[in-house]
Amino acid sequence: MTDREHLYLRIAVDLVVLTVRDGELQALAITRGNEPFRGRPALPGGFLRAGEDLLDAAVRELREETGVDGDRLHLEQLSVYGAPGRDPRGRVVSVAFLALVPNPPSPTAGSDASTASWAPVAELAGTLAFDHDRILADGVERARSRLEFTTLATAFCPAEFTIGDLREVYEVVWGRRVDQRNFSRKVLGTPGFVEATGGKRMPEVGRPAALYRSGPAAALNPPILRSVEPGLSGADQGAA
Amino acid sequence: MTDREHLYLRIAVDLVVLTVRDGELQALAITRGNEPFRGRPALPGGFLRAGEDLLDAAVRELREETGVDGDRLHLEQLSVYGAPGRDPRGRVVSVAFLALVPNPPSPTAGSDASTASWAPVAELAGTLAFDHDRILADGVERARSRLEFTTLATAFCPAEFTIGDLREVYEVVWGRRVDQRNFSRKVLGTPGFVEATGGKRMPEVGRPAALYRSGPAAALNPPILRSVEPGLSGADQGAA
DNA sequence: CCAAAAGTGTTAGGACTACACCCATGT
DNA sequence: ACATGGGTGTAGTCCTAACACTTTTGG
Repeated sequence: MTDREHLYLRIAVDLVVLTVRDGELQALAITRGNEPFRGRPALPGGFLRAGEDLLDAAVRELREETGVDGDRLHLEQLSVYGAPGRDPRGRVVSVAFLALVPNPPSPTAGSDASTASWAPVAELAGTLAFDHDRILADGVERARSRLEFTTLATAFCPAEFTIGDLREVYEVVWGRRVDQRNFSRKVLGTPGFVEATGGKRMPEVGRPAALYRSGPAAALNPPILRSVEPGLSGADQGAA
Repeated sequence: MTDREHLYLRIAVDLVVLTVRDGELQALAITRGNEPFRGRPALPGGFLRAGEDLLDAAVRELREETGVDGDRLHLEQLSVYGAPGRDPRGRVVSVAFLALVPNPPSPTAGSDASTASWAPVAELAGTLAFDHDRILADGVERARSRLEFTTLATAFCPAEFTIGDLREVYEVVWGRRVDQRNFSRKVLGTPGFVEATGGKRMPEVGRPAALYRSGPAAALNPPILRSVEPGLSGADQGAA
């Protein structure tokens, strides 16, 4: 308990930034320009600065390294990773954050020195530097769980979206088919999940879809459970 | 991004140690012997040491400061607290852990220099040093949530327990009445939640209760939801 | 009129709530 | 026998999965 036993170290803030693009769950990754793990993909992140709160550091890194910014963004603490050997440069404890952002937030826009780019989570898995594979997996699992119990799926959508857009988020994040008809009822029947804007979106062909914006409700009770694991049937042709 | 911007700081590990005693949810607290907050209650904890993993540090602190030890113990990471001004002595980032331990694990036994003692959560709330009120509240909420979705209620019980013991855990942690009859069915009908030991416990008067031990199942599907907020009715006299 | 996507109706089944009721044991 | 707590049966209700079907638009 004497002071010399105390360890001084650096805190890293690492980001799992998820979005739905091209029908896939994608994450932001940088390519490391320095050793260790030079040339390998890694999660965007950086070190905590003096006088800076953890969440502020996450917001700063998000803007600096990825150009993602603004209000339509969900950012939450994920977990802490502090195994002694996780960073070859020395003792670094990493606080991971999970960010959920709308579809085309800015593929790599904003910052120029940045090498951050979107890649499908399925491709990144197993390739990341440090213990970032584990962090990414934890972030994806957290996102999947959030969709069950909260209205956070709207964080993946732009300011105005259709029920179909929202359903696509569920299908992509969960990797499961979601019944369109039951989903409509569930979402529209949950007070405060979404609010109609009154507008409509005209598809190339087909009935126009009503537009909605995110509502004030945060928790989802009852939840939308993803229930059974595989579930890839979903064949159902309407008029016989 | 130059090295001098990097902040070196200390990591504290703080513990929310919960148990069910005397029909109340209680937590371990120490009385601070030094400034700041001298004489005030606080969560047990200490600083991370060189070469030590976060979980190992939590286990060590738990043993050193509280005498709690051994296998019948659940320990999980809770959250990180790193606001710049949270510790008057300087920048300290705290990683909080949640521990759930059986009823009389050792009120303050094991260590002698320790001042850790059990106190009802309701009494501690609002009195703790630093930002520990917040940490305690987060830990309690996590525990309540764990009881809904996992079999962790058994972590509050000794190696052998009755369904009634387990139900008491739910009632105390949630602060809600739980129907004894439906609870039995739910627990016994969930494969792997508990396993019968074959033994029985004889109460002073009344039918003996079968003894169980914790089973292999971890997740609870479907969950046991605490549903509505207040819910303090529960009047129900058996034979009319 | 046809294709395509949005949205509504309906039904069977699972799970929970709320209770009545039976069971096992010491006094 | 009786009090006391353990455990089972059962009906109503809510929610959901599954799927038929209607609506709304552009070609």
